[in-house]
Amino acid sequence: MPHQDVSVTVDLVVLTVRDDDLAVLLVRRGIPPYRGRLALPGGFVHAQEDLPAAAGRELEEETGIRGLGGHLEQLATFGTPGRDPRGRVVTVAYLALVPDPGPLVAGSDAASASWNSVGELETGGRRLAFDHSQILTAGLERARAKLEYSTLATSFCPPEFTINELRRVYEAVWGQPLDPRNFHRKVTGTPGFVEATGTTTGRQGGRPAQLFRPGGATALHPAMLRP
Amino acid sequence: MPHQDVSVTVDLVVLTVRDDDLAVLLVRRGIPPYRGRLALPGGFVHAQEDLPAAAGRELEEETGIRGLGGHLEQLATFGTPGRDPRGRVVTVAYLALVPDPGPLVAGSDAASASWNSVGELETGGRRLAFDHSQILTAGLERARAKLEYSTLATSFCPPEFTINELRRVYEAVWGQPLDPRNFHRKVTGTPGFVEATGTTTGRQGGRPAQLFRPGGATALHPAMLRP
DNA sequence: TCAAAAGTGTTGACTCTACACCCATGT
DNA sequence: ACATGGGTGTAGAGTCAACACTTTTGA
Repeated sequence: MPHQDVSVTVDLVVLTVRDDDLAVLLVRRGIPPYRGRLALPGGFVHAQEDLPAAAGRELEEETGIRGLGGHLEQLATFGTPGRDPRGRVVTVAYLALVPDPGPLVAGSDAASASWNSVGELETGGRRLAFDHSQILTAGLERARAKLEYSTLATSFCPPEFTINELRRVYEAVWGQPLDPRNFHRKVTGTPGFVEATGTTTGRQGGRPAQLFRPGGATALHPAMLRP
Repeated sequence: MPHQDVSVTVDLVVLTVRDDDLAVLLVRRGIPPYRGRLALPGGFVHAQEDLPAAAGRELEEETGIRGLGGHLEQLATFGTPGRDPRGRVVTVAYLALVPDPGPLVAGSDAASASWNSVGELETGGRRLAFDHSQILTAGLERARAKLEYSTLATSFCPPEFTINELRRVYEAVWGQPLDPRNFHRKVTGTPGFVEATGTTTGRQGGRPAQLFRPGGATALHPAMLRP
């Protein structure tokens, strides 16, 4: 047979919005190769484990969160020979969009995991370990595109949220301001995007905002247009 | 290490439009498992071979065509344990959109390759070998979605084509008729979608149509809307 | 002259943008 | 009262669907 066995890993692009800023979860490598460099979290797929299960397991190990309004989807597969100096390693990258989980659990693997501003990474031109910069770029592109034609932005929000919080998600991911008035009309006018809870939040010195849950719809027709 | 070595293959969803009908390239399996069943073409990734290179090689082996206006992109990766009864096999599926290449070369691997109407497969509920029905469904979804917001429909056409041929591509992929007048305006009015060659074709008993080449644009803004 | 296919004009419905404006609460 | 943020009304530009209409060829 003209082939050889290879190792298969999953790598995760975990995105969240913290303080109106898009952030990605990165780990600092403690062992060679690329020792001391930042990398995407990930690991080997177990013997009898499905790919989505492996991605979910890694996500839980790194962040402690488990499906609480978050979203996980396959991104792309990278297998260029030489991408890992230790041998032929094919990695299936997954994209996760999660609400801000607060302080990260100081678990075994997650000891070195931290949130990093995507804006700073992109302007600073910082190189990640392996081909992880390329994977991160693919994840950001996918996330930015999907907010246009899906309701996935709610995956970044806690179970209940205001329209303003949802708008700040869009602004953080796209790096562009949106008109609050038109955004409100677009979201509330799209059937199934969000669902009113009936309660309000009287936080700061302003009119209390209605609280919403994610609705049943997943696609957005017509799309939310980028400015 | 909590992992095992696995085999990696590429499988191809090769689509074309023949006689105003969307068709997919399938091979009839000559050996077990699934002997005699229809399957997607594909094969093992070679030792020092990149994934896109493996997909391109398989495409050439099966169809004889080589990048002549066609398009090849990664689709998704499937690795559920047990999807191949011979062992743990992870497959990276690729999607190819190609012009009708005429009769298939009677090459070694391609001896049993043939074009199959997608419409008949979908209505007939015919099951392919392995999880290839699922992969085919993913490829069709991707192709149908991409025609909306990209200029990829030209990948189905020969180097020079008329607006009518391009419209028939859309109609075959979507399975829906489109208004010829509005389609013409949309295509010729989008900068970079198509580029006039200056020549015309005087085939049948009608006014000769202008011939076009693909233009430089890849994205479509605003999108071509499905009826 | 007629059929067939290519291409243009026009109208009403819808959507988006931009911004003026009103509503509800804390201090 | 007034600042602060939540939410609604409205006019102009652009796009799309639908269809009447003109143009250019072969038989």
